Amino acid sequence: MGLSSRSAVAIHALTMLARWGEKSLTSAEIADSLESNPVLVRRILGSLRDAGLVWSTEGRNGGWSLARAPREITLHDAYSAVEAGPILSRHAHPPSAECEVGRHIQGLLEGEFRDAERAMEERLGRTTIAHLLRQVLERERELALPDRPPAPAGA
Amino acid sequence: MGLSSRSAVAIHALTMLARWGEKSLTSAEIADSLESNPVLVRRILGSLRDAGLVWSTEGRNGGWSLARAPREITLHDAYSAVEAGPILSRHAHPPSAECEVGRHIQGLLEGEFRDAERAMEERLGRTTIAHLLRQVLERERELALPDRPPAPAGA
DNA sequence: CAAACTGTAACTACGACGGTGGCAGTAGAT
DNA sequence: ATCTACTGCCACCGTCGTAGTTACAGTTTG
Repeated sequence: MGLSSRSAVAIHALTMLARWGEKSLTSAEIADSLESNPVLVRRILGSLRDAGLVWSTEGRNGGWSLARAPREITLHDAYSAVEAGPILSRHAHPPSAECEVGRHIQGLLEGEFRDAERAMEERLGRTTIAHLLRQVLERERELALPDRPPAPAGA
Repeated sequence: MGLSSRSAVAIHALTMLARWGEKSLTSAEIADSLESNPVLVRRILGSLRDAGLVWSTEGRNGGWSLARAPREITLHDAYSAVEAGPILSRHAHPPSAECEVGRHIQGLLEGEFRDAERAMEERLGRTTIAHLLRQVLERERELALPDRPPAPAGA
C-alpha cells in the first residue's frame, strides 16, 4: 500500500519555510500551496515541531518558521518526524514454532528488512532542504528565460 | 502505515519451498506454518508464479515448487512480485502551480523518493533465499546442541 | 473587544488489508 | 466412473489508517 503522503507534505512545507525564511508562514498559506487544508498542515507541522525542525507562534500574526538552517535539515529528518513504524511489514501473526522454517524466519527477516529500510533512510539523509530549495530556484530561473529552454534536444 | 505483509509471507513460503525442495508443498502446509489461510497463501504464491519464481500443479498431489535455484531468487524478486506501487507516497493532490515551490516540488520529490526506494530495493536484492535457508538450518543445528549454547556471554 | 492565528478533538468517506466461505476445474487414487 | 485432494478464483466481511472537514477552545496582536 505504501506510506502516507505526510513526508511529501512535510518536505513541501519545509521547502516553503526555507524559501520565505524571513517571515513566518501560516498554515493557511502552506495549505494553499498544497491545495489542501490548514488543519492537515498544522497536524504535520506539529510533528515537525516535536522533532525540533520548526517552531510556531500562536495568536495574531502567528505562524511557522524553521528551527534550523535549511542545510541542516535532511529529507530523512522530515520523514522520520512524521512517519512512524517500519516500512516493510513483518508477519501479521508469529509463524508456527512447529515448523523448522517458521521458528527462525521471523528473526532473520527482521534483520534483512531493517537493513533495507536503513538503506532507504540513509539515502534520504543525503538530501537537504537547502539542496531542494536550490533546485526549485534554479528551475524557476529557467522558467523566466522562455527564449532559452533548458537542455534542448539538439543542443 | 507501511506496506502489506505480503513480502514476509512470500519470503517465508519461498524459504519453505527451498527447504523441502524435493517435494512440492501444498498451500495448506504453508498456511499451517504461517498460522494463516490457504487462500491467502495461494493468492501470494499466484503472484510469485506470475513472476516466474514458482510453479504449481493442480489436482490431487498437486502443490508448489520453486522455478529457480534458491540462490537465484533474491528478496527483491519476492518483494517486487507481490508489492505494487511506490513506498514513499507522493502528494495526494498536485500542488498549486501558483506557488513558486508548488510548481517544482513534485518533480524534485519524485527523483529523491525514487532514489531512496531504489536504495532499499538494491539492498533487498543482495540477499537470496539460499542465504536465508542456510541461516535457518544453522540456527536449527544450534537448537540441537543444548549443551553448547550459541555464543555464550563468557566464551 | 475584535481579528487572526495555533491547537486539538470529533467526525466522515474511502481504500487497502487480512481473513473466510463457496465453488468450479483438474488430476491422481481406487 | 467416482472419490479425493488439490489449485484458481470470486465475493464478501471487519478492521484500520488516511485525507479531509467542521467545530471550538486558547493565545496574541491591533
